[in-house]
Amino acid sequence: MRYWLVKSEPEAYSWQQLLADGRTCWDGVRNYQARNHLRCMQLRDQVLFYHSQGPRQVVGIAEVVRSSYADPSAANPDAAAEKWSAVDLRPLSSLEQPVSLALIRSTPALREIALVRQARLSVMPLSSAEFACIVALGAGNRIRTDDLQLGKLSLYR
DNA sequence: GCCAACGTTGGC
DNA sequence: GCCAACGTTGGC
Repeated sequence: MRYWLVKSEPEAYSWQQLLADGRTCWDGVRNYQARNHLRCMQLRDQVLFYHSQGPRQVVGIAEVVRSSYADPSAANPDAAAEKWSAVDLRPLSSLEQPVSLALIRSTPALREIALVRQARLSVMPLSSAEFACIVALGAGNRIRTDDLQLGKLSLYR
């Protein structure tokens, strides 16, 4: 099981829209590094959903329900078939408390997170500890760094 | 809305 | 293959 984070501008596609749709094709990624991450996604991998406009925050947890395939939004499907990829996602749950970028930045356990280190990447891998940390923060838990280091954080499984 | 960071393109 | 120019993204 791997963990990921995807960004979306709510105006383009919001978490609320994903909840309403029940499932969506995550297409339109036009960055090679992000695409490569999409291609590594496996069925049932867990995906944090981040809003990159308005309040910048992680708002929900989604799940991969179809692993990567040729991006149907690519202009020329024949030529683009090998070039760009998409996956399907479905929402699992909303975070009780969205986890803001500011909180992520100020949480020592999340210092190495790609969201902070590589701001422009729109699809990125998370370690299981990073994922668990954000999910715990989103449930309103206060995170103790030593809990993470000792691997005690099993609030999310 | 501005600006810095970064990815891509194209000329050589 | 390098690098400058340019476009885009994202944080504030």
